[in-house]
Amino acid sequence: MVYFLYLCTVMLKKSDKTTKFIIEKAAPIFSKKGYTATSMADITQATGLTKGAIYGNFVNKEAIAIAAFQKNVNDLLVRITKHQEKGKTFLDKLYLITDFYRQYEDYSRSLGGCPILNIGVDSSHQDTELLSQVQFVINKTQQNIVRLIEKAIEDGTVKQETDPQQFAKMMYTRIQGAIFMSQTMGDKSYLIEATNELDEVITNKLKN
Amino acid sequence: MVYFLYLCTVMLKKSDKTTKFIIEKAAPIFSKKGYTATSMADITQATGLTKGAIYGNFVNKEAIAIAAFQKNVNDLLVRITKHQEKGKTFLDKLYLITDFYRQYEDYSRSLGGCPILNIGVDSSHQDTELLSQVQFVINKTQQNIVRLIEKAIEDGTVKQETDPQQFAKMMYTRIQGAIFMSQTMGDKSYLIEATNELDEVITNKLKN
DNA sequence: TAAATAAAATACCGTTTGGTATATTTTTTA
DNA sequence: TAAAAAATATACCAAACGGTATTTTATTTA
Repeated sequence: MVYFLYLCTVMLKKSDKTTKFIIEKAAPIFSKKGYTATSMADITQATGLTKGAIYGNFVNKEAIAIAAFQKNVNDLLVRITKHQEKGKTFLDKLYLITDFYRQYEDYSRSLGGCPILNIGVDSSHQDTELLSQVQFVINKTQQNIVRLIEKAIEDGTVKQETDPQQFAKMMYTRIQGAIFMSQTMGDKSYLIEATNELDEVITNKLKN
Repeated sequence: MVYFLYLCTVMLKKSDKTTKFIIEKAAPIFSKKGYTATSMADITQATGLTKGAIYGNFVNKEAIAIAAFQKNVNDLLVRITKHQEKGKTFLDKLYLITDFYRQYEDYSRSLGGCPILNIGVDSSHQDTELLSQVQFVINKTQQNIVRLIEKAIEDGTVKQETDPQQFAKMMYTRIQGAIFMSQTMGDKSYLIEATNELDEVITNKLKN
């Protein structure tokens, strides 16, 4: 009975913990090296577990890669959402999105680089399950920006003639460009300058 | 003597032709799949040659990857340069850069995707020779934009208060972002809209 | 055309790959 | 605590990996 309660509060069976542990260790490796370049030996080494343990928790390598990507993306979305909660108005929340990416270089390092960028490029020529996952997340993130702008138009803080779809597309494209440049050049300034420029655009073009 | 002349005009020994042939066939594969995920079997299959022939022309796999990247990048730079030659003024040439990338999605497909983006992301966590090559090309391309703006300031077609370095950085970052989005989403509109927006920025913020 | 040379094909090397069947250990249930 | 069940470790598989030594085939020179 006590043990039952323990299970309930922690919400995890023993094997679920191992599964979670494997995902956490594998996620940055897949993100860094890409799917094919990541070997099962990389994962056994990183976890300290054997193949037996890993294949007892996942049917194959692809299943680990998908779970790892979803974990990375989920962490990312939770973090962006929480960061936005600091703002009161919809316009505040919009500024907080650019603010989140201002320090993204440091955060994404812990994920093994930006998962959207890395897995996106890695899978863009392979038509796997991973590619559709990346595309889904991109669309979702963009749509969040769209809704934010739409509501800011409604309450009058953003100009009515704004095209929310077009602006969101532009904003997300610029952010991903800066992420690529920062990561590849090893130079945070790309992200810092891009987010500063986006703030200016919001202030000068969007704001009422 | 006749044969000597033949060699002189074509400028290629027999083996050089094979080398070039291997590079041409291997380049899009490396760009698509990344370095590790590309196997020697992929290359023998694509060329119809055997390992013996390939290792007779290259010391190892990495040498092929580097040659392939340089070939892709060289083609790219030649093409951008030629496209710019259509313009008379420096400002014209600046517009022609964005114009080049307007149709870049179609062209880059023949390279196996954008080599800067693909090899950049693929090598950004590995510190190989390839990474420094990517960084060099990025810097060079950006510096070309800088020089163009500087000269346009000199002849009075661009505003004097412009920061050429900052503008070039912004321009290249936005273009690479659009390339990533177009490639990953399989949607040209990201590149088309981004280049249109950049043209507007040049016209409204840069132009005198 | 015969000998010399260069290029490409063949056959093989040890290692690593993703994955599995089985044995062993740990954990849970009764 | 003993039996049942679940989780992990071990040992192994065929296939694919990058790379090489050697043989065969083209090409060039004399």
